[in-house]
Amino acid sequence: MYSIKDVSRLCGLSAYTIRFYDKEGLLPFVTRNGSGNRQFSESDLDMIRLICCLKNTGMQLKEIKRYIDLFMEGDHTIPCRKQMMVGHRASILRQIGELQKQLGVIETKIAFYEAANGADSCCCLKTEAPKEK
Amino acid sequence: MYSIKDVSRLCGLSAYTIRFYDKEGLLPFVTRNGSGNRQFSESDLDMIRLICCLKNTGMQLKEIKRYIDLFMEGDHTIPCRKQMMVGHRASILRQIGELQKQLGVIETKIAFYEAANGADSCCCLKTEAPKEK
DNA sequence: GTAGACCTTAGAGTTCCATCTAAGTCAAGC
DNA sequence: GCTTGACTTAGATGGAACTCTAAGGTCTAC
Repeated sequence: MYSIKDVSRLCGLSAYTIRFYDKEGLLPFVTRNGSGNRQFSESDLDMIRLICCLKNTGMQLKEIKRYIDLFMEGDHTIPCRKQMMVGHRASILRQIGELQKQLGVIETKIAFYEAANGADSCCCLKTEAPKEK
Repeated sequence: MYSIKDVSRLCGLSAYTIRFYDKEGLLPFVTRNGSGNRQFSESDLDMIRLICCLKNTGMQLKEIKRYIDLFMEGDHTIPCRKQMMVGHRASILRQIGELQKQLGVIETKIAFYEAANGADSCCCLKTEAPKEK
C-alpha cells in the first residue's frame, strides 16, 4: 500500500493534484486506513497511470470521470469503455496528424529563416528552448 | 483589407478572441481605418495563421508575444526567431513522440477489451466519440 | 508529552485562455 | 433624423485544471 506522497513520486502528480482528482470523483476506488488517510494499491496506481495517460492525450477530466464511473459499474460496461477508448484512439491519431501538419509549417518557417540568414549566427544566445510540453 | 469579422471567418477565431489577442499585444501590426476599426491585410492574415499554428502546437500566448515582439523589431532578430522555431520544432516532435507512446497504451487497453468481450457488442450505442481535439 | 512529519478538510486563489456585457461610436439605408 | 448593424472599449465572467492556505488530526521518536 502506498501513501499519497508515494503516489505523487511514482506518478509525477503533486499531492494537491491527487486530492483534487479524488474530490472530482476520479479516484472512487481509493481506500482509507484507520486514521482516514488514503492508501493506494498497486492496481490503484495502474488506474492513476491510465488517468494520466488519458489526460496527457487531451481527454478532459469530466470525460475521464465518465470512464471511471463506467469502470466502477462493473464488467458489463466493458463494451462501452472499449467504445470510449476506440474513440479516444481516433482523437490521438487526429492530434498526431494535426501536429505533423503544423510541423510542416514550422519547418517551412525555419527553412525561410535559413535562407534569409547565414547558417548558425545567432543574436540572442540566451534564448532558451520553449518550455511548453 | 479585411474586417475583424472576415478574419474571424477566415482563421476560425471568434472576434472576441481576435480582440483579446490584440489586447495581449499579439497583433501590433494591425492598422485602423478612419473610424478606428481594425483593418487586416493579407500579410496580417498570414501572421495570424502562424499565431494559430503556434498556439495549436502548444506554445503559450506570452511566448508567441515574445516572437511577435522580435518580429516587430526587424530583420536583425531573424536568427533569434529562427532559434525559437527550432526550439518549437523540437517541442512538437516531443509531443508527437509522447502521443505515439500513449497511443500504444490505449491500443493495449483496446486489445484487452477485445479479448475480454465479444467483437462488436456495445451496451451503449449513444456514446459519442470524445470531442477533445 | 511534545516536536516533527505526515496526513486530513473546506475553501480561497492562480493561471491560462476565452467569452461576454455594457456603454458608446460610426456609417449606411430609409 | 432615426434605426440598424458592425464596430470600439474596459472590465466582468467563465471554466478547466490545478495550487495553496488554514486549521486541525494522528503517529512516531526522543
